Amino acid sequence: MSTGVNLKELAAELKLAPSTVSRALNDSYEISEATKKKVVFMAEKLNYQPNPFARSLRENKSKTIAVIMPERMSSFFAKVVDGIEEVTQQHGYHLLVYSTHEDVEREKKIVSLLMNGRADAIVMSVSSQTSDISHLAKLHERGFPLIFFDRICSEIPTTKFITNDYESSYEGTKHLIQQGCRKIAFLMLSKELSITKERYRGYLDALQAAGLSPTPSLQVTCAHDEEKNIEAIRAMLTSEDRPDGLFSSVEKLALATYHAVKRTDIKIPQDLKIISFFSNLSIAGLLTPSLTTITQPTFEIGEECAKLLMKKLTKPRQPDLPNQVISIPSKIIIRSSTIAV
Amino acid sequence: MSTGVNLKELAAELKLAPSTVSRALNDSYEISEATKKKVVFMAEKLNYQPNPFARSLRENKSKTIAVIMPERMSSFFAKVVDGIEEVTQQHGYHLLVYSTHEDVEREKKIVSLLMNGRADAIVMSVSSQTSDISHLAKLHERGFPLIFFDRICSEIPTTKFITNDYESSYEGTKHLIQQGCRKIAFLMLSKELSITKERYRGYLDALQAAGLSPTPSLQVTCAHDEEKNIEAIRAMLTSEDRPDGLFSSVEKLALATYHAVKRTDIKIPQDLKIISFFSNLSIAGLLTPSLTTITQPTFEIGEECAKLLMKKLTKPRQPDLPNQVISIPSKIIIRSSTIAV
DNA sequence: TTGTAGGCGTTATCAA
DNA sequence: TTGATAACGCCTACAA
Repeated sequence: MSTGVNLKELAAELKLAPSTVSRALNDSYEISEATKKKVVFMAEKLNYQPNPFARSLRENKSKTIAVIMPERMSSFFAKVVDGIEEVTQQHGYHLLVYSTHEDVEREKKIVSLLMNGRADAIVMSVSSQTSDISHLAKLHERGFPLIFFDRICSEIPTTKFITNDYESSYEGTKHLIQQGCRKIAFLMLSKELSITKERYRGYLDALQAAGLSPTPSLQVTCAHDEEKNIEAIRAMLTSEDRPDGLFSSVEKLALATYHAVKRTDIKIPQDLKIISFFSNLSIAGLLTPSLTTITQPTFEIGEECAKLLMKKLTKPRQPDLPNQVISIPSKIIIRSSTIAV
Repeated sequence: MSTGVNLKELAAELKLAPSTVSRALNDSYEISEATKKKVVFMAEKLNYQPNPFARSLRENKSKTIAVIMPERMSSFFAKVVDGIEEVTQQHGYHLLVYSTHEDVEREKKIVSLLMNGRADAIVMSVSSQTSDISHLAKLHERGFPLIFFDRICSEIPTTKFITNDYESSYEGTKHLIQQGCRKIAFLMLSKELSITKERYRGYLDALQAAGLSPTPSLQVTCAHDEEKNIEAIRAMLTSEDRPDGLFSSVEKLALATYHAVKRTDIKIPQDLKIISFFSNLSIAGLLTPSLTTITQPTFEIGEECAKLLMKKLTKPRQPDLPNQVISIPSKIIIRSSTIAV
C-alpha cells in the first residue's frame, strides 16, 4: 500500500546511486550542495516517502511510543495523552494507544505484544487489578524504556510522574474539616493502587492531625461496575453511621456519589460536603452544587513524560531513566460542594 | 531494543534452518508435527517474538490502523475508539491514535505522515475546519483504505458510518415542539460538517412540518473556544428574540448551554427546553435538570468500522470499500430538560 | 520434510 | 564527492 516511489526508483530517475540519494536526503556532509538540491527537488516531485519499516528494521527503532491506560473515557487520561502527543509529535513520533479496561490480563497481553520492538518506549498507568507486576518488571529488566504516571509501580526502578497525592489529599481533607466535617468518608478504587495508598495516607494523617479517627464503615472500596458503586455509596451515605463529609480519590467516584445522593434526600453541602480529585473542570462547575476539586495537572504530566522520553530516545547514549518520582502539584479549587452552612 | 532472540538464533538453537523454523511457527503443512512441537516449545522457552518491522517490510502491511479524530476529550470519540479497539485487537491489529484538535492543518500533516504505509488503513472523523478535502481525496485515489465515521466526507467514494442524523434531529425537534416549544434555537459547530448539515436539515424539516419557521438569530454557529461559545449562547438566550427551546447538535454545546443558563435566571425546562446529541449518559443524568438526549450508538459505530476494515484487510483480494453510507440509529432518551410544565 | 538463496527498502561501511 | 555492497529479520520460491 506504500504509494509513492522508493529510494531505488528515485535514484534511477536521478541517475545516482541509492546510497547517494539516501545521504543527500539525510543531509550528509559528504554530499555536494548541488546534488542535494537536485535530490530533494526530485524527491518532492515524485512524492518520495521513506518506508518506515525498512528504516525501523535497519535502525532498530520505531519512532513510536506506546501509551497504556486503564480507560479511555476519562478526562484525566484523555488530557494526559493530549500532553504526550503534543511533545512527541514535534519529534516525529507516533502514538500507539491501548486501554486495559482495568483488566490486568489485558494489560499483560498488551505488554507482551509490545516486547518485540513495535514501540520504543511505554508510558503507562497500571490497571486497578495490577498487583502482580512481573510483566512490568520483566519489561524493565530487559532495558525497555518504561515510564509510569499517576498509577505507578514503586517497585520498578524507573521514572514516575505523579501529582502531589499525599499533600493534596491532606489539604483536601483538612479543608473538609475546616468546613465543619467530623465524619469523613473515603472512596477509593483498588487498595493496590499507588494513588489510593498515597491519597488515603494524606486523608488519614489530616484526620489524625485534627484529632479525628476514621470510621471503618465509611471507607469504601469500589470496583468497575458503576451501578454497584452507586449502590454501595448510597448504602454508606444512608447508613446508621452516615458521614458529613466525603473525600473521593478519583473522578468517577465523585460522579457516582452525585448519582447516589440523587437517590436519597441528602443535601449537598448542608448534610454532606464533597471534595474529589477531578480533572474535568467544565463538568465540575455544572454539577449541582458545583464540586470542589483537586485539579490535577493532566496535560503537564503528559508533556513531562514525553519530554523525558524524547530526551532519552533522540539523543545518543543516554543513561537509563533514573529511578525517581517526579511530582507536579495539583490545585484545590473550592466550589459549592464544600461551603459551610 | 528488541529483547528476545531472532529467527536465526532460534534456528541455531534447534539445529534447524531458519526457513524450517519460520514455517513451523506459521503452522505450514510442509512441516512434520514433531518438528512443529519442538520449534514451538523452544520459541516459547526463548521467548521468541517475530520482529514486526521485518515482517511488515516483507509483507507490505503493518497490522496497524490509524484513527484520526478531532478531539480526545469527548465521550463520543473515546467510546468509538473503544469499539474499534475491541474488534481490531482480536485480529492482532494495533491502533495509532491522533487528535487534530479541530485543526485542518494538523489533519493534513497527520494524513501526509500516514501515506508511507505506517498504517494499513485510516478511520477518521474530519475536523470542523475541513472544507478543502484534497488531502483526503488523494489518499483515497491512491487506493489507501479509508473509512469515515460521524463527520464524513460525502464526496469521497468510500464507506461511511453515521447515526441517523436527519431522522434523530427531526424526531428530537418534533419532541420539543410537542412539549410546547415554538421558538427553537439550533446550536452547531462549523456549517461545513456533514453532521451539521444533516442535523440542521432534520431540525428545519420538523419546524416546517409543524408550520414553524426558524428564527435567524437563534441559529448559532460555535467555534473551538468554550468561553466564547458560552457567551454567544448566553447572549442569544437573553436576546429580544429569546427561544423557548434549544436543539444542540453536539454534546459540548449542550454543556456550554448549561453553563450559559447558569449565568442567567432562565429556568430549564420552564423557560427553555433542551435536547442534545449526547453520549455521556452518566453526565446527562447528573445535569440539573437531567438532559434529554439523542444517544448515539458510539461503541457500535466503532465496532462496525473495525469489522468492515478487518474483513477487507485480513482476507485476500477483497474489493474496495464500497461507496455507501451506513446508518446506525440513535435513541432519544427523555429526561427532565424537556418536560412540559 | 527440510535446506538454500534472494529480496522487501533502508543506511552504513568501504572502496573508488 | 559518489558508488557498490552488506546487513537489519523475515518469508517464500526453488532445490534437495
